[in-house]
Amino acid sequence: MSGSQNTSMTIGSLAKAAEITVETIRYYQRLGLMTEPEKPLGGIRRYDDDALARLRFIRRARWLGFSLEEIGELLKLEDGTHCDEAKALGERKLGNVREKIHSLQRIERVLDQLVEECCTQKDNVTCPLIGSLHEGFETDTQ
Amino acid sequence: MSGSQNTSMTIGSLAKAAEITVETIRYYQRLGLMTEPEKPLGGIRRYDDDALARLRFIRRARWLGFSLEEIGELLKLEDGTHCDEAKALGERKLGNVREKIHSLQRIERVLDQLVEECCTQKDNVTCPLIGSLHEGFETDTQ
DNA sequence: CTTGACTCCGTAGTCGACTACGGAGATAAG
DNA sequence: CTTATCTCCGTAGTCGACTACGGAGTCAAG
Repeated sequence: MSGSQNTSMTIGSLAKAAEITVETIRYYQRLGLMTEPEKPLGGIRRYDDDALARLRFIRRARWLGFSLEEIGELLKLEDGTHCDEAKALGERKLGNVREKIHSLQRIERVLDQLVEECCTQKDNVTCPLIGSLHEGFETDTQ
Repeated sequence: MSGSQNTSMTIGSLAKAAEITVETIRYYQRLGLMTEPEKPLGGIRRYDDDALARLRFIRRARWLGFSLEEIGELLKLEDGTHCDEAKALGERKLGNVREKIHSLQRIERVLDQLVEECCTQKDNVTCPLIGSLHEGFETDTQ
């Protein structure tokens, strides 16, 4: 058992910790990305660090351009459902992630070069930024 | 001179080439991400390969989680406006891009490991996917 | 035991990024 | 010359992801 049910929080402090709003958490719950913990009979729900970690993951993944639906798939992986299915999904996502990394690395190289050469411009009028991304890319819509 | 004004296209074929719709191109034009070429007096506008490259760049950057506004900034860089200002912007964006790369690499490592170990699970119930992204991240809202 | 801050829950509104629609003009094929 | 297929341009609608609101219940401090 490696669970961490410590530091019980209300939804308000959870939101503060994750730097999002209460409403957003509820929204994720409605979508099934977060589970609502049991309510102690006419009381107030309590959240643990796992919930916080999950929220942070969601935010970061969103920032990286994953949709909530895709994030749901990633999280399903985490939650260890059916194994072979998870594995296939994981492989697809992995390809997806690697593609993103490569694209970003291409942008990085060019951006770096651009900053480097910036005021040293000789006569190359067109910067290579756009040119850096000519390959087609995955869609992974599902 | 390194311009490439070849293969003149209508907006329709441009859209097809970029695998988006005509409406989307017009939308980008409205936002100033693409310039509308001159209309030859009651005629039809024509687009070149640069426009296509620009569109592909926009799509890929969107896929990587950049907003259209951010992409506009990236493109301003490309278009070589005021140099020192562009340099500062470039540096900010570069930091941004590197952050994304690192986040993705963390996801990559964990996803890879996950796929690897998948059906070989011993007793580690919680996968490390979420745990892999505990650091805070940049917002770069501007 | 009151008061103020918070939770709960449902519904409605906003914002960014498209996507659809429609009527008038252009152009290309037959 | 007709007809089908665009283009042009403006306005309106949709969708994903939040964000706001409001009234009733809960809890903790004083």
